[in-house]
Order: sequence, then structure tokens, then C-alpha cells
Amino acid sequence: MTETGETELVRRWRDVLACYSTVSCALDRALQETHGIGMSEFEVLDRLIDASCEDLRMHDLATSMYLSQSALSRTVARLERDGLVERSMCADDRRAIFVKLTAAGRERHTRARTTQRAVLAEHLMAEPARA
Amino acid sequence: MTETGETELVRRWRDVLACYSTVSCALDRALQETHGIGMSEFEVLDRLIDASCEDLRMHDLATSMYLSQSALSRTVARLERDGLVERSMCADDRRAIFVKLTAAGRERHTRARTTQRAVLAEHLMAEPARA
DNA sequence: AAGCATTAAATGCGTTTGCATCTTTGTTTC
DNA sequence: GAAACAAAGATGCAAACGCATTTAATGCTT
Repeated sequence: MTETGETELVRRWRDVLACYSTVSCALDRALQETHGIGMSEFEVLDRLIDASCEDLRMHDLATSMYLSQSALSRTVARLERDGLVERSMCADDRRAIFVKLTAAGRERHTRARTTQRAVLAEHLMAEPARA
Repeated sequence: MTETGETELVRRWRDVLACYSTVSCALDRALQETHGIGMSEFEVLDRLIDASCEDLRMHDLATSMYLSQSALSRTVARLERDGLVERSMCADDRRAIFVKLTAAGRERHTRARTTQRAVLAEHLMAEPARA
């Protein structure tokens, strides 16, 4: 039916699955042990760093994250509990919540990123180029 | 330090993450709605089909699955509850448990595989070839 | 301006997961 | 052969997730 055969698709999917499982497991473990945060927490910090505008609305965060809205809400709650981000009201739209990095959050991200890079270098490097 | 730059690694990781999230979400939903099984359950059925030897030991299943031992144990328990596999003792090693497809399990897999192929074709096809 | 649909975020709830532990069986060592 | 050790699988437990619902604010239509 299509150019790419079915078995070829399945092979590709297995590759993705293998890659994701290996790396996410190693990454989550490394981040947790070394910095006390999980992958989702790191992703949020990372998004906040990328968006140089300092504070993002929850909804904007949500769209760029592969996480349900409720999961994101709780992830940010954990980050706030740990003092890594602050939530604040938005004057323009009082439904929205601004999320902003704290100094501690920024510092944690910097150190965690080193760990991330190391794990990726170790586990993502050997991946086949994949025809 | 290495050939592949750090940002290149991060880019690749984001690609994997995006691909995995999209496909696994769509796949899990489709399998659940159409056949009442999740991705993990399908994976187990798939392994049992692949291993033509009819019955596999839990431990052999575990090594080829990206799932913890406990999660696999529970996944197989669910499959047994739904009548898709049977667990039986192994005479040679009485610690081991054999897992075997039932007729219903075989049939379920056949139908679920169609769904899987369709989802992969729809969501994995458009993926960039990735330089 | 009043009423209704829509949107942002939070929360209750059930499911799945991994870790640690337990039980049972097999293996090795003395 | 008994004691220590290892291995297979099950289970208690807590964490994180998604779905559905709730609460609150906004926008839209008449």
C-alpha cells in the first residue's frame, strides 16, 4: 500500500521504543539520584530556560511538553514545593498562572543539564544512524 | 569532546521524545479503545507470537521487554485474567512459570496487530528521515 | 447586561509503574 | 548434607500519569 513496508515500520517503532526506554530510564535515574528531580521536572526547567522571557503561562508550557495538562500542573506543583519555580497570578488574564524560575531553579537546571548531556552522550551516541 | 556536538545530541533526544510520545499515546489509546488492551499487553502477546515455541518463561519475556520484572508480572496477570494467556508450572525448574497464548489471545493479537500497523503507518510515517 | 459556551488551571480517582522485599526453589561451598 | 548464596516470580507500597470533573475567569451572542 505504501512505500515503507509494514515490517519496516514495525522495525522502526521497535528502534524508537528501545532507544526511548534505555535513555529515559538512565536519564530519570541519573537526574533523580544526583539532583533530586525527575525527567518531567527537568523538562519544565529546560523550557523555562529556553523561553528567555522569564515567565511562561502554564498553558504555553503545556503545549510544548509531552505531558497531560493535569500532569504538568502537578509537576509544577512539585517544582514549587522544592523552591525551584514560583507561580504567580497574571494580571491580564486572571485564569492564567505565570511560572517563573527561581535562582535555585536556575542553578539546579545548570547542574542537571551537565548530567543530562553526559547521559545522552553515553546512551544516545551508540544508536544506529537508521537508514 | 566527541564528533557529535552536544546540541546535536539534545536535538536527537528531543526527536526521539517527540516520536515516542506521539506514537505511544496514539497506539495505547487505539489498542485500548478497540481491543481493550494496553501497549504493554500487546507487546507481551507480540513476543509470544514471535517466539514460535509456544510457551516462554517469565524471565525470558522479561529480558526482551522494556518493563521491570514486577510490571511484567502484573501485565501477565492481567492478560491471564482476561483469558488471553495461561500460566503453568515448569517441571524442570519449579521457580519458573511458563506463559502460553490461548486461542483467544492469539486471535486478539491478530486483530490488534492490524490496529498497531495502522497507527504506525499514520503516525510514524511522517517522521523526518533525520540527517 | 444576562446567559451560555469556552478556556486556564486544579483536583479526585483509578491505573500502571518501579523499587524493595518476600517466598520458594535451585546451586554452590564447606 | 547443611548452610549460605543466587535466581524466579509475586506483592506491598508510594510516585506519577491520564481522564473526567470542578472552579473560576473570559468572551461572545442576543
